[in-house]
Amino acid sequence: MTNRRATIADVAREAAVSPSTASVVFSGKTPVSDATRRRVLAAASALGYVGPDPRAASLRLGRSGIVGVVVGASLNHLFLDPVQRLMMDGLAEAVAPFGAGLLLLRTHTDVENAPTLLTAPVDAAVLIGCDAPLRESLDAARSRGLPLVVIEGDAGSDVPQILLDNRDAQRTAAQHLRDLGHTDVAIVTLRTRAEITSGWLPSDAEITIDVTRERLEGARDVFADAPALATAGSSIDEGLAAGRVLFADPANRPTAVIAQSDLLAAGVIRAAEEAGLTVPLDVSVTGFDGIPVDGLSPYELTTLVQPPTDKGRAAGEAVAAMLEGRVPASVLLTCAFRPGRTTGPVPARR
Amino acid sequence: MTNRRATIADVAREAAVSPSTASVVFSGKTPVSDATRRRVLAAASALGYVGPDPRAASLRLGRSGIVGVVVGASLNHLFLDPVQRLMMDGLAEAVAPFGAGLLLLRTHTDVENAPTLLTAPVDAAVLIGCDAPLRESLDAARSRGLPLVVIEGDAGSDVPQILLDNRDAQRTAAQHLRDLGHTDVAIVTLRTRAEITSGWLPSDAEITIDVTRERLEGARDVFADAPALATAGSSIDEGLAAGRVLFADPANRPTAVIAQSDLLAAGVIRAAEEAGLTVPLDVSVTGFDGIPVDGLSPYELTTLVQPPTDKGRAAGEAVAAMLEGRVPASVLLTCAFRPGRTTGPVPARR
DNA sequence: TTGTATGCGTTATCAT
DNA sequence: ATGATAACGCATACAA
Repeated sequence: MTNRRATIADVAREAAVSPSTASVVFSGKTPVSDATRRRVLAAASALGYVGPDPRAASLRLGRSGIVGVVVGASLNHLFLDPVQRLMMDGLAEAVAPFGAGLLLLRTHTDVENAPTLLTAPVDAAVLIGCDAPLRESLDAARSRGLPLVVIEGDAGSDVPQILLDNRDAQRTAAQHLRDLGHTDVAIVTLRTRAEITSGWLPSDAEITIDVTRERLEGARDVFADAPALATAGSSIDEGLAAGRVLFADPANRPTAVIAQSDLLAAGVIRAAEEAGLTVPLDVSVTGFDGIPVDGLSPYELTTLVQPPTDKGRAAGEAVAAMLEGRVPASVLLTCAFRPGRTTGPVPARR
Repeated sequence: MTNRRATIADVAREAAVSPSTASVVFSGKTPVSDATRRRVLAAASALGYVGPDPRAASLRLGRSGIVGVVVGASLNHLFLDPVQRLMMDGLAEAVAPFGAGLLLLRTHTDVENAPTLLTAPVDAAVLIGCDAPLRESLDAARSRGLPLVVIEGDAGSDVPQILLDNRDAQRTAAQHLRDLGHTDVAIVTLRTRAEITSGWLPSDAEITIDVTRERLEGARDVFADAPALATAGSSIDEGLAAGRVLFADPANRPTAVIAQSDLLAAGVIRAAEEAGLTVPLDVSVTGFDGIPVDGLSPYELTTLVQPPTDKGRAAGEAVAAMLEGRVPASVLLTCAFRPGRTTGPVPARR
């Protein structure tokens, strides 16, 4: 027994055909007579050859079938958010028909030798979000000339973007609250910058994370002076913590809360319950995302429904387009306002 | 302007050195004089060469730095579970020092042409769980001679396994309930088979998912006849649905519930609240996993704490060992019982 | 329909 | 410390 794996040359020899013929049997790019095909396949299975070596094929074809997805924080953190999970599903689905899969890469890791866009055999890169640490990956992709797509972040005009009408959508929700008579409104925001900094937001706070800034602008378009409380990210527990702050002083609490995500809204609602408040009788709460929140039932959140899977799919299609040499389109996806049962009229004066 | 990307040969020519010398400047495998190194680097930057082409390097080295992770269902579904998220983080962390990253692959997808273990340039494969659909990936990995690790599933004695003492741990929790005097106990299980089938479990039900079967055995070691209600998977909402069933009849409800995951337990607790029951006064609930459940506070779950990150890390180390030609170890990780505030003595007779 | 020849971009070996 | 050369395994252009 040899311990070297069989190559297509071995198969060809065994089948008494040329390497190119054997190759064609596997790739199907050229017609092959049935007889030879059978011979080649028989030889292959005799030698335990299961198909071309992907590594050699990638070099030859100039394509590895791998799309690098650069995520900022830990997977645990990223995938806590259902929006991201669905987005990744859409992305995977859209590149799969091209034989491509997703390689997870992290921007910042203290591990020596960790794989990056510079060292991994990727055909294209997808960046999620676009705060400072991602900048590095952006440069890497550019210097290697990799097709690049950015999701909810601005990387310059040459990179296709997959955007959401965050500001318009959030304004719609705010307007809904105003229509219900609310004037005393608080905003609970997503993370505002790469570093974790939660707490009351100064009115001139610099917000480097686009989605947070845009949604805040939408809310402020209607409630210009609404106080905003920043969280460390989209989770129920962060929303709970924020809600506790908002409802701490019974004499001085908002009648409505605009949360920048459904998870945050779920936490705010929980905090309201804790404080003995009924939603929406005592306080109205709006979310953002419109995804099913595990554990939120029986509430039906008033929220903005975004299409996370479509977002991923759009990114995937942009990648696919670039891989085929077509010109990818930037996409602006829109959110739909979905009234639920967590908003209502302003309660009678306390 | 040429539109072909520069290769290391171009760099070598520009720097007036041999290709091998230029290569060594980037790999650092052999000493190079400072002067030539500088010349090469200068030439590289002049030509916009940012390092060896990973595709060519993979062929030459026989290593792509990619570990295929085969997940069964959608990413959304998989990553709903915090245990899986943390596990993946551990896995990524453990292979990163070897320059390796994780490529997500799905077992069953109806997409034509989707990447698989047979077509993707992976150095090794990690299978998560091991029900029927994974079998296929297992064969693929075997036929390509890929190093293979299975997490919480049995793939035969030649494959290193990363296991948890599910049965022992669950027995400990059950014993805890028995010690508190409970005899009327119900079990809420994880998914029992690849297909989704929830509902009361016949006593002779065939359970193909190992973790579910093992935990059930542990519970049955103490409460041999406890009724078991199967769910479609680990989520708060599934637990909520199960809890509603359990607590539907006030005259005939269990005094304790053994949930096979913390998420399920969280849902059961929510159902108890809904039914007007107080935990642990009216009903005790145990979980399994010991991870922070977003949205469960302020409860402190009585649960079994498993080390999900270690589990991933162990898998990653086994992979790394195999890549280096060392003999990987199977690992049996143990869970620790952590009493919380969701279990208590049997309530006075109703 | 089949075969021949070549190159994809590297890196390891060996000699200098 | 540096250079010449071969090989990694495959897929294609082109000839037959």
